[in-house]
Amino acid sequence: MNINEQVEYLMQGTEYGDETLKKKMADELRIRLQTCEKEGRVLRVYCGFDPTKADLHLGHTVPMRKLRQFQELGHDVSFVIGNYTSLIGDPSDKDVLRPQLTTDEVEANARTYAEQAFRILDPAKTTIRYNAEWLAGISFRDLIRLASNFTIQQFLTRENFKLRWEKGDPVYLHETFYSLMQGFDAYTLNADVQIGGTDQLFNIMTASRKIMEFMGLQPNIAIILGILPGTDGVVKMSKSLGNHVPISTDAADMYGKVMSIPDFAMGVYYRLTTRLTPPEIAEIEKGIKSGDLHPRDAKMRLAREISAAFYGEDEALKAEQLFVETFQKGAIPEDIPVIKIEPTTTIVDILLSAGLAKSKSEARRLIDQNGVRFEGNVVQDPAFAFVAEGVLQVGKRHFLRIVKA
RNA sequence: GGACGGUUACCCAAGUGGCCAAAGGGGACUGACUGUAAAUCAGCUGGCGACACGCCUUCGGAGGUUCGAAUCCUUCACCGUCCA
Repeated sequence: MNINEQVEYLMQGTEYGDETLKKKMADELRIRLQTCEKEGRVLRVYCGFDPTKADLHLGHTVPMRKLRQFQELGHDVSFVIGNYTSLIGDPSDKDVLRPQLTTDEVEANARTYAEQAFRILDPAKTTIRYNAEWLAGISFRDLIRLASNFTIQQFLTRENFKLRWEKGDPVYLHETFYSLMQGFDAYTLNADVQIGGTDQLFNIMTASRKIMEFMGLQPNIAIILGILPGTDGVVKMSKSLGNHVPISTDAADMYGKVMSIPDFAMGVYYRLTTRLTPPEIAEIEKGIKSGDLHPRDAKMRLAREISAAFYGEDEALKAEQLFVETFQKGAIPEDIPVIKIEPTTTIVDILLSAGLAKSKSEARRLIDQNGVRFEGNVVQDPAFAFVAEGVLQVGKRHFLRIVKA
């Protein structure tokens, strides 16, 4: 790729909420790439991750994907684990205070984080850093110096603080330190580029750039990525909203979850979670628009791309076959759990012991709602006992093979 | 330190002595429709049961008043706002 193509590729999926700013960053990036080329060095790129939770979803991997793109173009990538910053909890993405974590929690989460990140990043080309390394030793005097670059007003005009301020909710003093610490990260790493989500705009654009300049460095370029919506296609992906695609699952589940996103969300997903380049994505979008490409096929490609990134080509293809068989053809998948039961066991007990229902009441409810099928026929009697072996289906997606004990 | 407000089911939130297993919304789940969806419509969402109106557990914790408490009182815990 030439430099202009690189800029286009690297800026893909970014969201600055302001076209002028986006253009400014793209220009800076172009210039920095040119400078580096002249100097015969590569860009120093980093993204910080706060190990506040252990199980990641697709949304968390968006900045990792971007790091990967930089890696592919030969740049130097640092994966910074915010084991020190997460002791504070970044207030950026919330309108409420984040819980502070203990060192043990952070450490445990950090381990899983790195593990999951290496499904996307090339371990050989990634430097892992922990920001406690340089933040733990910072003195009060340093902190005052850093803090003197900011005004209370700057923080108060930030959307998330502003909202809380207006609602009369507390805004803690220590929450403002977060931005300073992040700026110090960027300074320590002497970063050319820093990646983050839209919630990081202030931390990267204002705090980090200010601090770097103050400390006599060239400010880093901000790559601000858009928010990945959840499987509903609208609201930010989050586990607590139940619209997430977990990373630690299996290819079939991931494939199925991606297929469940609404059509209109495909574009964002392609841009934020796949390795496809801008021209390739444009091609797909053109195809859908003109009717040459069925939206379903475009989504299947998306689901394949994503599950392959985490589980490999083979698993992704298997997941696709399974999906076609089960949902498009309505067949029973081959690889389904088997349960051995006594012939007199009732259906309610089976659902319960197989974990397909959390309680007997729930099992009965499923039966009431015609959600349970045995050998293709809807089961209506909750007292139905099995005299024959066969396949039990619950809802659309859960299957169980029943075998006599 | 003082004044006031809060703590309800997965989440938000109504309920201020019986008709409360607890309104409403969101989410999850099931059914119809479909391209697998989304949107839409319908159902459903504490547990148990001899399963249409029965029993048990739940409204921050513990005690109490009452025939009867999510609702009143005492106390403890936590959270918040304001004044100092």
